[in-house]
This record gives sequence, C-alpha cells and structure tokens, in this order.
Amino acid sequence: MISVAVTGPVRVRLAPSPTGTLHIGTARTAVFNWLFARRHGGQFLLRIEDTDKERSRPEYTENILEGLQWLGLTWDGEPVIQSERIEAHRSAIQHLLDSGRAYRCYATEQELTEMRERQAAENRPPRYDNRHRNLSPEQEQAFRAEGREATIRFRIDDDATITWNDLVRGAMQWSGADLGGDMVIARRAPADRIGDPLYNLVVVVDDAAMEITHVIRGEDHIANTAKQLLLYEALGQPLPVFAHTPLILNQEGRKLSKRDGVTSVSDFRRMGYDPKALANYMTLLGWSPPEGMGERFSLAEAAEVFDFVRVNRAGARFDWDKLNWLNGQVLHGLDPADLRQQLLPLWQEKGWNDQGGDAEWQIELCRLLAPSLTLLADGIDQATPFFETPVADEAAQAQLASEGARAGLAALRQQLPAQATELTPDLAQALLGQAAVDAGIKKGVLMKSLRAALLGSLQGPDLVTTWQLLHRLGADATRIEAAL
RNA sequence: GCCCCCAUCGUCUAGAGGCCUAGGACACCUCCCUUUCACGGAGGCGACAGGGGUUCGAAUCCCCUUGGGGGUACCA
Repeated sequence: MISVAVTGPVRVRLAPSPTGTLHIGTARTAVFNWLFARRHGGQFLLRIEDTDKERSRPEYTENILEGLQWLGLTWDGEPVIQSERIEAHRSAIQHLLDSGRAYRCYATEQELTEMRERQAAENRPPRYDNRHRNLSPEQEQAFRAEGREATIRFRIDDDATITWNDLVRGAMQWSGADLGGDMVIARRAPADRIGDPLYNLVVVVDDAAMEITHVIRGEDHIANTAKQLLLYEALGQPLPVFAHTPLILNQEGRKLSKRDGVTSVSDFRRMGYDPKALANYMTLLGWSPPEGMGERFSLAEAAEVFDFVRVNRAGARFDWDKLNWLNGQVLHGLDPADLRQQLLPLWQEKGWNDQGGDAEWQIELCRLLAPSLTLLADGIDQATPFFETPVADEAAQAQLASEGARAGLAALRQQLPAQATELTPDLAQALLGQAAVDAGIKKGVLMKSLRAALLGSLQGPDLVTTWQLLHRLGADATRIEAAL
C-alpha cells in the first residue's frame, strides 16, 4: 500500500522452476509482473530456474512457455536458462569465500539431524548453530583428513536487522536471528570444490546480472527476501525493489497447491477456458481496477492503470463460479464467426465434417448457441443434436407419447415445406399454428413435442431457430418421421 | 514451537477519519422477457471478528485478544 515513484527503466522477471506444469499461482505472479512492466514501458524477462537437476524436466519448460504465450503474457528477449550460468554462480560463491562472508561447513547430515532433534526436544526453533563458522585451519584440516565433504554457508549475523520497503506491504523488517543460522549456498561436495549453488544465491546473482529492478513474487518468498538482501549487500550489488503479492488460496483458505486438483494453466485450457477470461480472473484475484473500470478487461487495458497501491494484502480464495461467469461473458461476446473458428477443430475431433451445413449454417448455429455457453466445450455438447441424430431422453419420450403429440406432429409433417423452401420465423409460426388447429391440440403442446422430436430433449435453444437450421439440412422431416 | 504477514457480505472486493443507512461483482432468491433452458433486465438476501483506546466523529489510526495464512531445507 506504499506508493513508490518508479524512476528509470523497469526490468522485472518471472523465474519459474520447471519441476511441474505452469501453476496458476505462478501464472498470476506472471500477470502482475507483466502488468507492471507494460505499465511502465519496461521489460518482462523470463528465467528458467532449472538448478534442481533431480526434478527439472524440459517438457515442463515447454509447458510453462506455452502457457504464458497462451495467456498473452509475452516476454522480452530469450529466456535465461539458469543452469547455463553456473560459472557465474560459482565465482560469486568464491568471492564470498574470499571475502570471508562464506565458509565451509563440514557437519554431516547426521550431525545436523541430531542437532535439530535436540532443538525440537528442547522446544526451540530449528536452526543451524553456526558450529563451523570459525573453524581454525587445524580443525578444518582434521575434517578434511577424515575425508569429510563440505557445504558452503553464508554468514548471517544474529544481530543484523534487515529492512525494506515492500511495494505492497510497506515497511518490512526482519531480524537476522530469525533466519535459521548461516545458510547453505552450495551443496555438499568434496572440500576442495564448490558444490551446486543453491536457490537464494543463484537468484541474487542472476537478478543482479539481469539488472532486475523490481522483484515481484508471492508472499511465500518474504523470508527469502531477507536472506537475499544480505546476499546483495555482500556481493556489492544494487538492491531491487520488492513486491510480495498475496497468495491464491483454495476453498479451505490454504495456499493453492497441486493437490487441489486443477491448478495448471494447461488444465484450464484443456477444460475449455478462454485465456482472456483466465487472465482477467487472475488479475482480479488480489488487484482491483480503479473506480469505473468494471471487472471485465483485457490485460492490455489493465496494464494502462496497473498499480501496486491497488494490490490487496490478504490472500484470495479461488472461486470457480466467478471464473465460469467471466468465461461465459467472453464467449457470449464473441462474434459468431470467431466462435465457429474456435469450435471447428473441436467439432472435427468429433468427426463432424459433412453432417452439418456450410460455413454460414455453422455461423448461425454459433449465434444460436453462444448465449448458453460457459465453457468452449459446451459448444460441443450443445451442438451435438445439430450434427448427430439425437436419442430422445426420458422426458422427451414421455412428451412424444403424451396426448395429442403424435397427431400434432403428423399434422405438421403434412405441411412441412420442401427443404429448399426457406423456413422463415413467420412461416414456422404459421405452420405451428395451423398444425395445432388441425390436430386439435394446443400450440404449446405441439411446440414441446416438436422440440422433443427435433432435439430429443425438452430443453434447448430457441425452437424456431433450431427448426430453421435443421430444416436447411432436411433433418426436420426425418426426425419428425422418426418420432412418429 | 519460533518468526513474519493478514482480517469488510458465502466468495472476490470498494473504502486513505465525516461522503457509509458500508458501494460493486460472483453465487443464491423473486419477478420480467421467453409457450423450454440459457442469455438479458429489474429487485431482494447478505459483511466492517471481539474488546479497549485516540478523536467532536473510527470500517478507516493505536493496543490487546481471537481467528486465518505463510515461512522455518544441502527444493525452488
């Protein structure tokens, strides 16, 4: 909620780790970064954090890039691949070693586990006790002689006070004593080498190298920020501005995780969500548009007014209802021809090629169906009776078997115009009226029966338009006959 | 446990001490439109977690309580 004037060129980044598909939380972070960059005419960069060799996979990188593109979150330049920068990371660590800000720790995993168990037993917070911070050369030699490997730790003074001005949370303060002791910046390795550099170190080295001016990420990174600030200082790098955004929460109010079912952008895509609706919704989760803007907007529109002053501090629960509504709004607003373009591949997957009418007919079908769509996939289900001969459901069967239904449909069949004759709404109404009179039933009963015969269901889009479309295929006659 | 953060309708939120009888959106309910469903339109239900301060005046500022969340790795 703090207002900070932005001076100079803005450079932000998204730094996903390819250990899974593009998560909705990561995507929302991407949205905020993108919005901020565009708002200030800055650059939105990408860095793939693939230093966890065990869990990183190229297909995930692919999925992440695809997802961002699909959402319209275009990035500037080529993505930086973190694993390719290992030499820079190692030399930064060497620098820290040389300047005495980092040291080798020979504690074994077992020793550390015992230490933590003791701390837990004494009801104290788990933390590294800095036991190897000031090893004498002799002690160090002894450990090496034992053949012990070493991690490299960065000194964190207990009495350090770390402060920063967070773009969304205002003045932040963290005590060095609450950072868990000297932190490991390189994995265990033979004592004469530098092991794999770890997260907090590489982030700082890379953000500095990429000249990132604003680090915008989820609030689950707040403690990392305190550690990283210390690293910036030790490395003599200029500090970026930080912004910690609220998290996206699940129904229970906890941080949304993979275990909450659908959380991947690719999942939403597969389910038939529109990227504009998803992006719109993610933006609304934690940010509110200025007065008078309304809740429906494109990323570009949001970028014109985006400001961290309007980013909320509390986490936001994910709400399917609202997303669905937004998606429906996008679909309803689509030009029928555009909708057809989107639906065509899905229809073709169903094997619908020649069963339907021509392009114009398909566009009319889209115009008819559009208002009832929530997901794009609804455009398959609801189009089915227009491409395939429907099987009457129970209610439709009951309707067709009811008093006067047959007579009405038979009368209508008698008067059905030739397929080539256009069935205008007026003509349709007139035919309906006449057939009802002929059969001695109410027009409403006939209409209900006609719907049952045509769609195999008592519910569906506007009857006259439906009939009109099917008439052009000549399907009205066959379906009425089948019903009889 | 410890550290940090957060707290307005069921949900997302507006709210920068008087514009607040707290506004909007989703959801829900009613009605209208429609001889169906949906869309659309009009209404309705519905919240400042609690307690203390400060102030002429508090949803807004301060403190405490309660509740919720995040973090506490040789993951990122």
